Amino acid sequence: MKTTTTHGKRSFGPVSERREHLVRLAAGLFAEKGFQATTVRDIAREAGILSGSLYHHFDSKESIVDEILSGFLDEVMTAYRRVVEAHRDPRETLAELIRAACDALEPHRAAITVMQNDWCRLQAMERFAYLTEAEAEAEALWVGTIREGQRAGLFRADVDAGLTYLMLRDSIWASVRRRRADTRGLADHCLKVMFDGLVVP
Amino acid sequence: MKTTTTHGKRSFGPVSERREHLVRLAAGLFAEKGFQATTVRDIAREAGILSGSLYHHFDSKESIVDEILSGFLDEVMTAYRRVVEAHRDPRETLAELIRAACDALEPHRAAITVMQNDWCRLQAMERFAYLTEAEAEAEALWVGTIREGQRAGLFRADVDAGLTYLMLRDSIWASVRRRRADTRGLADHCLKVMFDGLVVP
Amino acid sequence: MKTTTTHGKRSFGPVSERREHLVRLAAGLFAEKGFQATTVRDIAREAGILSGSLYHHFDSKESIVDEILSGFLDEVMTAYRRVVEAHRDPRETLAELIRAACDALEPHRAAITVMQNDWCRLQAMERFAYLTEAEAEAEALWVGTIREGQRAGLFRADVDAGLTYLMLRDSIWASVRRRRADTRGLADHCLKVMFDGLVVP
Amino acid sequence: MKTTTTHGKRSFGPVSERREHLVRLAAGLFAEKGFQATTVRDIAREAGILSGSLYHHFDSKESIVDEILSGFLDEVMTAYRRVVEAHRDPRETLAELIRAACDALEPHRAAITVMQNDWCRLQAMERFAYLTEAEAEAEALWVGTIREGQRAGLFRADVDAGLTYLMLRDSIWASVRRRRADTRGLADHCLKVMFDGLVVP
DNA sequence: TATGAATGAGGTTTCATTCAT
DNA sequence: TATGAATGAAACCTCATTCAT
Repeated sequence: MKTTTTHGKRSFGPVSERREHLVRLAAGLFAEKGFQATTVRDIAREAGILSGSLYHHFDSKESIVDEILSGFLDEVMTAYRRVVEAHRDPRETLAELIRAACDALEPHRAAITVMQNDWCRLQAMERFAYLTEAEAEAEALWVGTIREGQRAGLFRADVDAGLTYLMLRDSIWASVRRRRADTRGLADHCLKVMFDGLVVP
Repeated sequence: MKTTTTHGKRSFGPVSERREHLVRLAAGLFAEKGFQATTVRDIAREAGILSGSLYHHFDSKESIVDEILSGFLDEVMTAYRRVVEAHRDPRETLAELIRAACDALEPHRAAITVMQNDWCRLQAMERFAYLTEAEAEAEALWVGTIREGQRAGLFRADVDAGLTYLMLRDSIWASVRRRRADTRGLADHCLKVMFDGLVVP
Repeated sequence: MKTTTTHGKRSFGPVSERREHLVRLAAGLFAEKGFQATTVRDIAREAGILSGSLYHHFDSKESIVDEILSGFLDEVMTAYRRVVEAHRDPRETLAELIRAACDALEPHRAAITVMQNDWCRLQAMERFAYLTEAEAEAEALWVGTIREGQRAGLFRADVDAGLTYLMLRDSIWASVRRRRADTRGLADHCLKVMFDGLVVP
Repeated sequence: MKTTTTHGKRSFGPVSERREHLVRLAAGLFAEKGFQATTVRDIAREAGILSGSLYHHFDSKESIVDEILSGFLDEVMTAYRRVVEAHRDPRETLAELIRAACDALEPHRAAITVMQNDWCRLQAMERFAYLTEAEAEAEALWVGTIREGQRAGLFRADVDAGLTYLMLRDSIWASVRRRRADTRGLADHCLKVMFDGLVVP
């Protein structure tokens, strides 16, 4: 996942506008109904063409979702890396990671939906090996930040860094299923509760 | 959700042991691969019979998942109600709610998986109206508890009770996708972080 | 190809009568129009069912042709082996090989048609590796017999044994495309011409 | 088949070099994979253009194969006629026919492949009526030669002339499927075996 | 000439379900 | 209860062909 910038553009040559438009339409449907429940015909109908015509642009339904997923991972991983490489204090870094995750929510509803619903199936496919790689790197970045904060005496040492990462990621990502998406409010809420706790000291 | 005890058992009269065994097999597959990705043939094969034979026990694939979902909701809602009705102090009540949610994780992986993946589709079906009802009641119980704690000055007043409920529920439920299921550890972790925060005071 | 007896029966358990009937219907169509030009719908229509229903018996169109091909090869290779193992004089052995090939013509029109038309494609598929194996063994048996005859001074030493095998096999197999199939007459003709030549001495 | 010279060139006016180049590319693919298995896209890709662009040169895939087939038949039938019209003794004439057939092998792999695989389908199409005509004339020329030889006492009278023609033609044509194409060696072999027999007198 | 987008018919396959035995 | 055969709708995909640019 060093240079993921080209993921998903493998299948066909240059990225045409038409193609990107179709990907966006498909993403809308995937976000709404899920990957499996969205048929190729659904996508085509949304675009006002016939299902067979989609295959002028993509070689399979999979390659559409591939494009969506890799686009998401490219973006979010780049954001994570940039945050961590800024070398601020761990508190601020974790806060920025949370904000980056929340910022990715709206533009990448489809990708996040698919990753939650179809993780098992995708993970088993060679084509989507990059999902596992990206997940590993993301975990490393988040957990690394948390551990650093613990070593610096900023974060409590008696909490499991891995579980904390999962808790944060899951509660952020799960919100993709909800319509009312005040992502900034979500980030603030996460920070408030996770950092200082619910209980009045 | 007063009398959900009979949900999903409508289809056929007496609850045979064979039937329950089949439901458990189906649940295993749903938990592993999801509802849509599990075919009726998969379930039958797991039971060592042919797919047609399943229809002596259930009138549809839906009625199997209905049984699984209603079983889960009966149990978890009963637990929630019992916790709240005990009228302890809100801190302890919320802690018990979290523990109840975590305790439901292992025995109801299938139901929770399905509720996360297929919520939209199910919600739109009259047959599964009870899902929405249960969800509303659950939210009421959790949010009520949190608000009570805020009024009592135990919980910080500047956090959104609804978001907090979702954050807790989602991070607990999302863990159903993971194999390593130390549910007790998960509950403890939630409590530690959510109550007292990650940051060293 | 030692124990090819079970080729093609892999896909589904016991060989049902219905299944064999369907294979025979498919074989008729393959012999008439070729494998590619015969659609699954064609086969189903011939059987008076719908195309999807075929998949109760076979897991793919390929597995039907697999059954046809392996049935043919099992039979013809067994025949070839038996002929060679009888250790008669090479003249008589070669004559019997020719007769065995001609005898296989009528009952295995489909298999021979497919092997001629689709050899390249099939050969490239792992599943049909046994085709190449069988062909190699067949060649070994025929060429071995011819060479033995040459060493014994019965056959002219100045003819290429490999080419002779191919010439015989091809002219016999090609006749599968013709309707008027006097296979015994064909065998006799081959023997007459190939053994003693066309020219009056 | 008097004036087959213009077959297949009907569709578009002047025979451009580009067009002939495309036919040759298509022929290469047909020879390799067969007519049906070669898609219009395959041909276009080989030519470095898009499939739609092919239709500026040909009005259909059929018209490409038409051109290939008629080119082959024009050439081979002309050769056969010339050989027969030379009025040499039947032995020499038959030998020359065999040589002519073998000489056509390499330059016309595609046509011969198609004629073997798709004979039935093509024969049923009005457009390809000339195939049947050519075949009838070819048979007449070969069988006539053989019969003349029999009447002259040069060829054995007890062999079926028709079957002999088919045997020769099939064993020659079938070799088109093989890569190692020593066509001169093939002709010599045919002559040696067919004329004088395999058996040492 | 060539492109790029689309068509439309038809291909193989999947799958929940039905039903006579 | 279970089987085995079938249904029928719908899934993904292919491909020769058309046509405006």
